[in-house]
Amino acid sequence: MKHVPLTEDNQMPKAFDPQAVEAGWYARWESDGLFIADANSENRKFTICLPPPNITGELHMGHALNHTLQDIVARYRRMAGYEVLFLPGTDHAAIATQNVIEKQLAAEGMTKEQLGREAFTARVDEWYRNVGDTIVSQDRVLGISLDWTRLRFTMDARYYRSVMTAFVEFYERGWIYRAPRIVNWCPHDRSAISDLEVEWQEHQDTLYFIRYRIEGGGDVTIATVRPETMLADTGVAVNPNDERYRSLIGKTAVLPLVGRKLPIVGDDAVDKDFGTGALKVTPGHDPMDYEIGQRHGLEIVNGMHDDASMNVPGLPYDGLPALDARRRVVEDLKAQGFLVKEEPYAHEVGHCDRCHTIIEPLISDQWWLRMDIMRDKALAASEAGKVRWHPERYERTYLDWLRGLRDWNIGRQLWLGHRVPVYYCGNGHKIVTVEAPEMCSECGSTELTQDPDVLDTWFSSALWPFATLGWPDETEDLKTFYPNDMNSTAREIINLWVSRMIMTGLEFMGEVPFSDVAIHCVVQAADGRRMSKSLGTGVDPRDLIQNYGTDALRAWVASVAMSTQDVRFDESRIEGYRRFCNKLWNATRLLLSSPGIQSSDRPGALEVQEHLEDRWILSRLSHACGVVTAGIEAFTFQESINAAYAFAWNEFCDWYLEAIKDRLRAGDIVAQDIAFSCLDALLRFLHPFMPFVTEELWSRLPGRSDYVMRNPWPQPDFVDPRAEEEFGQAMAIVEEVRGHRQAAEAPPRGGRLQLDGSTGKTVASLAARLAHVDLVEELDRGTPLVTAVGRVSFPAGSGDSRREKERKRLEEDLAKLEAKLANEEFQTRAPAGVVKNLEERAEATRSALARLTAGE
RNA sequence: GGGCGGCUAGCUCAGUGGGAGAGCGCUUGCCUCACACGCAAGAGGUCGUUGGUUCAAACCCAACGCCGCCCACCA
Repeated sequence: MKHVPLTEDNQMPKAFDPQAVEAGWYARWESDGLFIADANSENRKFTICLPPPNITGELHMGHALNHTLQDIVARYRRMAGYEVLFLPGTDHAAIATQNVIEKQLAAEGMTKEQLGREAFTARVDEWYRNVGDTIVSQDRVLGISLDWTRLRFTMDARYYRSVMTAFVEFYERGWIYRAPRIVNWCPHDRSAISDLEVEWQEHQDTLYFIRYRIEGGGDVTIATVRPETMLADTGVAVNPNDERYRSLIGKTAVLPLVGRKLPIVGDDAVDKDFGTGALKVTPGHDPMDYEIGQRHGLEIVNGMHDDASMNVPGLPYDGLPALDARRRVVEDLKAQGFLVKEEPYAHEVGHCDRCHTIIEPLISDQWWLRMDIMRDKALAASEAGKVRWHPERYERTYLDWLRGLRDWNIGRQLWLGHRVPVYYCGNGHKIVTVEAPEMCSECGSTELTQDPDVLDTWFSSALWPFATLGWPDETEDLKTFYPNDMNSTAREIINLWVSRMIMTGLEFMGEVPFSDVAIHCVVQAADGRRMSKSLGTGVDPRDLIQNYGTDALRAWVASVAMSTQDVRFDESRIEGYRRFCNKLWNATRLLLSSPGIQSSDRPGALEVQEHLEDRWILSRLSHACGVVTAGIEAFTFQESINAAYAFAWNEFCDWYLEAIKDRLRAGDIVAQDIAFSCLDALLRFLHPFMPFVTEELWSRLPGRSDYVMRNPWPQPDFVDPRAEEEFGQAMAIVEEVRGHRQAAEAPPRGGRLQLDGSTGKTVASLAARLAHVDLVEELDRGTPLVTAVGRVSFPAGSGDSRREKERKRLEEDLAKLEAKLANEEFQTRAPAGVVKNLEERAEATRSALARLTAGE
């Protein structure tokens, strides 16, 4: 395939323009099928299933970060010879989407109840079609190399069937059951939500102390922040070890305002030191009370409707919203002399993480999934080292949660989501099947109604690593690409999502769904606040791409994503990476402008390494490439991008290209080829981080066809410690001469440098050339050097203001070194290598000082 | 209440036992035929506090102080 750079002429513009460079590449990669995975490939496989964003969402910084990380790994693996499947998809986001549709309906003066469930579902489907893949399409702008032929949606027919299958399989194992329990009830969504979907916020409330009379004389005072729930009290509990109350156990209290008789029970769960030490027991509205009630056989009263209004027929509070009822109850208690006192009280109150409504714990019949067996398998898998976490410490977060895991409330009382596949016939039979049944399997009745509940969104997400590949069918994809290799997420969904994928993967596929989990950091606003749309603190990645280019954004992401702490957004660092793109652009431009370059890429030229700088840069290239590779493999992307940046800018551009400029102009084939070889490798190992600019520049190199992303990962292995040592000497001398030149206010070029035999001829002449001075045999007057034995002088300029300062620095260094060397314990206990190193440094400092002084 | 992470240059962050680093910002000099989105030379830090371990601590340990996150059925 003949490859043509995007801009046809080879006259490269002087400055890098991200918009122009990024414009066409993605479409070409995609249309040439570069991201399509071949299940029949002979290569080793590498799979990532992109965490599905909510279909209603907009691309934000978190996506940019997470998707970029995965793309870095995917592109790297492709170049390293793997058959990579990087699968995209979206999540139906039940509660979020339902809220959106309900708002639309409200704007039209309608409710979903008026519309009816079927019409509502149709409306949702239409919405999904309209929103379609806009969210994931934005990944194209980010350059994410996803296999779009395998795009999945959690509400697709195929995926739906996977979810139903999972439910039925769990059901048939006897792990799914229906039972009344206290659940987190969202009165706005009128649905239960799981513990993990509850958001806790501190509230300043009031703690009310209320006196309950005891039959046969006396009374007991309890404390509560939710006095309205007392209307559903069915008992009073005290700690059996509490001297104050022990004698009350077995007696009966009388509920104020209601008159209900409340057995007084003893239970260890009661904290003697909280409030009064006596607890009102409301099994219908508090998880702990529910358990106490179960232990003592207390009655359960449900005192609330599903919209959080009171359900207390016959009482004046019936139908009131909870907070209104609270006020009335408190007033009445006060009026009747039952309210002992009120205290300000700060505590955590649960809110729905989707709509932020205050959660009401209440008793409800729900679908539950038994977790103990899956939990134990997951724990065993971790013990066997099947899943590696990056950074490692998150494994503990996960394991701690897992160990305390309880059954999962998988039912939701929404209209949107995967419908529970349970059908009831008119004769009281229950049918649980993947496909909707025609008739009752037991009595043949065709009057069937489906259970109204839908499943928790995370139930379907839990199946992502294999349901996307076709499970339960044994598809080619499933056989080839399961297990996945990597999962990358923010830490906030480790328990919601990652843990559940691991459990279902082990259960249904018999293997953990991925071997590595990368947990990336969170980008905060520049002032340290959370980035959020509602706070107005969000930064739109698309604006950054507009201003600095995708490559700059991605390089920055790589430099911060795996940071141990959350990072504050810092635009100047992104700008820095745009300048880096520009640097690469211009380095390429320099090489392409050297004479005779179009016939370059002659095999063999690389074998000639007579020049010190050539050997040096090739050695440094091998080093840099090794660091970049190791960084990606270890999920420490910052090490990769830092090494690539430093090599490209500080070594290749600042030193090597400067050193070979004359040779380039003279058409030196060796210099050209070594420079091209370095640039070629550099563009390749930068490609996963900065795909657009590297593809563009690489396409302009002579003799390069096809795409850089389809070329092999570079593995240079030229290591030459002696060249690195010698070139290092030259660098030190050049920097010192430049320093003297500036201090002497001498012109930028000219002057004479004399070096004695201790500096090799190659090093001496290279240093002189780069420092723009003439190398001479003899030099009587001039500034003595510190980095080598020799002197430098300049044609014009005033004295040497640096000397005193330099002397002071050297003297201080020497004093420190000598003090340490004089320490006997150091001499005897420190490793020999450390002592030797210090001795050498001391000697070098002494001779530098001597040279400085001798010159006076 | 339990756990985790952070505190390093003016700002944002790397570094994790033996010579304090980067980007941006700042100072000075340069439009040197790749790049002023640049080149060169600099200034700037008792590495949160206090103890301990060690010949040696930014780095290991302990306590404390702030900042942030996760988990938790004390009304």
